[in-house]
Amino acid sequence: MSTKDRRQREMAHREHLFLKAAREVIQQQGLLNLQMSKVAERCDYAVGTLYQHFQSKEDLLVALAGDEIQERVQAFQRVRAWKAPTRDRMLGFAVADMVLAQRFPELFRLQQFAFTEVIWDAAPLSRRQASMAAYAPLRESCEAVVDEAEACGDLDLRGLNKSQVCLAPWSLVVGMHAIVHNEGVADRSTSQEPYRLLLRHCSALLNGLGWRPLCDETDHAALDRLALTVCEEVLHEKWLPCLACRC
Amino acid sequence: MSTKDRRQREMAHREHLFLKAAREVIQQQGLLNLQMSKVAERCDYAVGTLYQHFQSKEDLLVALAGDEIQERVQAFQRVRAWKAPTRDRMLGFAVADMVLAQRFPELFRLQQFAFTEVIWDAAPLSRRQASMAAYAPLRESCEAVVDEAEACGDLDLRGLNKSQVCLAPWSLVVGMHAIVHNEGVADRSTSQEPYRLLLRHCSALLNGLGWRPLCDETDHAALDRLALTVCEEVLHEKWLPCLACRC
DNA sequence: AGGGATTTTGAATCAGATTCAAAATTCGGA
DNA sequence: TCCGAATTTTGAATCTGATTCAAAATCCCT
Repeated sequence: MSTKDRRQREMAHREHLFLKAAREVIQQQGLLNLQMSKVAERCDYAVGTLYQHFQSKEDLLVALAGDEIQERVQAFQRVRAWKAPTRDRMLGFAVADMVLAQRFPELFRLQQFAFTEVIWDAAPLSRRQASMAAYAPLRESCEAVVDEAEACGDLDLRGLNKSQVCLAPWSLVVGMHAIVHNEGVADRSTSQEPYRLLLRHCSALLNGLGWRPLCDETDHAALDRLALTVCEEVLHEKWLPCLACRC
Repeated sequence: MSTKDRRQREMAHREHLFLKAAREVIQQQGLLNLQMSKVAERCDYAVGTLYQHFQSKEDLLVALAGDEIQERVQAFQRVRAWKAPTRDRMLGFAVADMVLAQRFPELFRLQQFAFTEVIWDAAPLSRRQASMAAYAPLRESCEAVVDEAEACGDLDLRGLNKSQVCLAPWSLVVGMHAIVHNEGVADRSTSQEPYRLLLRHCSALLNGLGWRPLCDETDHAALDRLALTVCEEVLHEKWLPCLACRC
């Protein structure tokens, strides 16, 4: 039945509209000022229609977090497919993450918020599952590189599974984001260049995990070169000089 | 003027009352159901009185996060003063963190929430500063151990300052919390024992940072022994068998 | 074109945070 | 001890913004 199909398509299209509008409101006015009525109005729909798509504000937030992931998924897939040593690619994930965090800081904070118990638990199960599913490819990309690394002898898993290995750099990245975004926890004077530092620590961690070739993580120049390469050649993003600092 | 003093004291006392009540509401009914009126009622005060202490709900939340830190500060100070190699103490911080996270999971989530842009930015500056200040001793404890490690030759800073070094394990811990608390990001089957894994990764990270004596991070028995020791002898906490799993 | 089904609308409702004028209490002095 | 000014407490009223739902509009099929 083609009528139904069209409806379906229109529905999907409008859902996109709403998500885009919500994103815009957040970017322009901050997460703090996101209101359901603003989102609806911006699309020239009534609030009620918005509620046809999202059961609640929390639902919308979680949907947004899941949707926003897609860009990251693509970036991660590029890194995964990059012709480079497994170790560089693993670091590349961190670079990708930080580049995107830099480009869409508001949306990055949104994520932090959406994963908060208060929001997450208030969203309907189906939505949570959908958002979780949207995350899966990220993990897959990471795990694929771990697999390769093991296969080509760059890495011994030493009793862990690939997923557990991934958790290490992943935690480091997530933690660093959380800390940096709350400017102050690590005081400003302390780490002027948190992301450069993150890369260095990641490198140290990979050394600790025995990921060959072991590198000198104090070689800033090499890390900067890697970041630049990933950014421009793999992600095709403009290099943000800011990446090195916190401006 | 002693009248004023008394007032001051009463004020402080009541602030504690309110904070305690808020904590209880959160533990019993979840962060989701925290309402200003409930907190006031539980203390037999009118809402207006509560608002004499906290400008807004966000203010209360941030205050709570700052207050809740104290327990952690004490734990960290114990670990810092523990007679053990610097490396063990650094891992000890992670153990302390996870023990407390296990004991007060609700309050741990509160923290995550309070540091969210939406909440944090809505709290008055003075409160944010106070909460930040409450965190400072945590950092100091960590940094003190780094200092000692450097002094006794366990660690070369290799161009970093102590604060930057601390950021590495700290990020790992924060990130792991964030991931584990959102059960699902790392799928359940993947890491049955996230905290044991965390400790192993921390150990690997310290190896990567060149923190002597370098250890075999795959030696589970040793890590478990360390965790148990920190828990019982340093923190005087009962050992929670659950710590090793995710029940 | 007609009329039942579906969708959209937005004013009304509801929840809960926040305010503030009135009531209560405290305080210092007579 | 009593009085009136100053301070504090109170909680009903207000306000904000999410959510609902009955009516209006639109769609779809015959």
